[in-house]
Amino acid sequence: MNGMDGSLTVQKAISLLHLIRMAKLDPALADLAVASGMPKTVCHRLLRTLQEARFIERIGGRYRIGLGLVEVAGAALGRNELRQHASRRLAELARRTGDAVMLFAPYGMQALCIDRADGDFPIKAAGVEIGGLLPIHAGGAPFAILSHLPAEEIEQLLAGPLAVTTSRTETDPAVLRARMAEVRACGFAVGDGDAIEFIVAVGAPVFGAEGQVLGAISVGGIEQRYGAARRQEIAGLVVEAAADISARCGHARSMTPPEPHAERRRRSG
Amino acid sequence: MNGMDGSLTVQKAISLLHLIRMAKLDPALADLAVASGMPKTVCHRLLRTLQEARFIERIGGRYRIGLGLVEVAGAALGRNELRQHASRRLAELARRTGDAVMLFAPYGMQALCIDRADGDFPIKAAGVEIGGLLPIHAGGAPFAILSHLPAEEIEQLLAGPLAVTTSRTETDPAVLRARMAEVRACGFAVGDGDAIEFIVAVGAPVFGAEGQVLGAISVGGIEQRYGAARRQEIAGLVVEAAADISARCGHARSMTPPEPHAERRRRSG
DNA sequence: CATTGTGTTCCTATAATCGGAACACCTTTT
DNA sequence: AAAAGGTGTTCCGATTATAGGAACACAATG
Repeated sequence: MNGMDGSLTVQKAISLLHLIRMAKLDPALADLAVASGMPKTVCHRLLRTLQEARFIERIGGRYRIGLGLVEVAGAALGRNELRQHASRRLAELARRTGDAVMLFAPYGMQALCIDRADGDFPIKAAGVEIGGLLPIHAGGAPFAILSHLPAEEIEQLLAGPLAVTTSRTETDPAVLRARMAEVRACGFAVGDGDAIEFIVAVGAPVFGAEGQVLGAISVGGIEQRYGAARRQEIAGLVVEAAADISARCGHARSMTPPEPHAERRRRSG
Repeated sequence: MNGMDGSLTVQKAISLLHLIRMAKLDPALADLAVASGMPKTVCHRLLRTLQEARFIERIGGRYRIGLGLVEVAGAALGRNELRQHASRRLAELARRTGDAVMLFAPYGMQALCIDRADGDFPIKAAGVEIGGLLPIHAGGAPFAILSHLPAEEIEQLLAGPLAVTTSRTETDPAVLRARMAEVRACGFAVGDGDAIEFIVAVGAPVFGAEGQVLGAISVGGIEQRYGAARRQEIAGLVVEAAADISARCGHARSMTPPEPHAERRRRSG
């Protein structure tokens, strides 16, 4: 009598992890029982198991995400090709621009931050760290990703309800489509306070061997620092760095002549 | 008839995650079934649930750790006080030294890397990234942590079997105790190829408000670059940065006069 | 010293899990 | 073209872990 497939118990445990992750204040057992709709005792058993695995920690009766998850998730980060190839360029961009440099991967209707490097400038966008999420239709890097997804996927995403995170978040599909065309034309996307309030970011896409978009990098900071001239300057740096990372990821740039053996271009079916 | 407490199903799911994490090559269903000792169908159901949550991904019939875990684990990283306060100093150290700077937290008989910043120098210690583990008795930062744990904990750790990761890993408790005394005296620890082959690292501990060790930072690179003079120079930088981070974490340094209201020093029981 | 908040244990009916067997699908080999 | 070996997947009755109310333990608080 288990309609869907999959382990219900594990699903419950995972939903607890997400509840803990999203809670603003570390929740207690009772909070989680209410939030999840499960009885206290069921929560308790699941939490204990998660705690034994260090996936959560208990501090003074409050639960929080534990380092055990960092240990496991590290494997996802460490083996991520995009992140490996981007690492050096991120640090370099941070040094040259002084601002926050981020690396995002597509993640459904959101973009997931998988790396970040900070420059010297003391005021930073807080909140979006490794593991942080932005709507895929807002912010420089996420929008750069969205703009280069397959047309079909784009339409699927635009069809769903679009999240709003600041007063400037655009959600009109028509406007977004027009902007995407611009982004594809010029090679970078500018997020102007539409993802994080008062933060401007310039993002550029990174492509893989098959020409698919693997993710995007962005450089961003407080809007006061991002006049037209600086946006242009930063865009140049970001686009160049992104192209370099793409190349390392196996992407044959448009300027590169196509391979002589056209037959070999197809990949394992 | 469930001897221990806790959810067995969730335990199984977690053990699968660890198996996937530790596998050198992305395993397939059959590999996991064998490795975990569970029947194929049970593995399959658990894996499917984990996949739905994006905790794992499937690429061509092989399983690997997925970005969903990064999303959740990000909460552990983002809210980690130590990491927040260290971030800036790590980048700065990387810039000044050119080498790899890491931040470790105590993690049982190991130390867990929770942040890393890379300098300019092109040759790096690979392998230890965010989420990476080193034995707590080897390597600059881990040993700095170990040296400042409560005496009782130290003895517990020394009693257990001590991992060996390179030809220079020291496992004699007596020798380790002597080295720890040195480390406590001089304020830093030098790991000389004892954690990662051919890599030297200088680590210094970070303390919290109650004087407990929260973790350690280290600067390290290939041994050719770490002659006596440079070790000394790096040690100075590392110790200073660690002290600064400690201060930000609420640690009252020994030179700081004790608070006038001695009664307030006790914390929530 | 009652009250309200934590987490924890106990216990049996219930419902999810287990897991062998059979199937579907794709390569590679014969 | 057929066989062999590799994936993952579905099916379904027996087994067994889970569910979850009630009661308890232990703080902190009023």
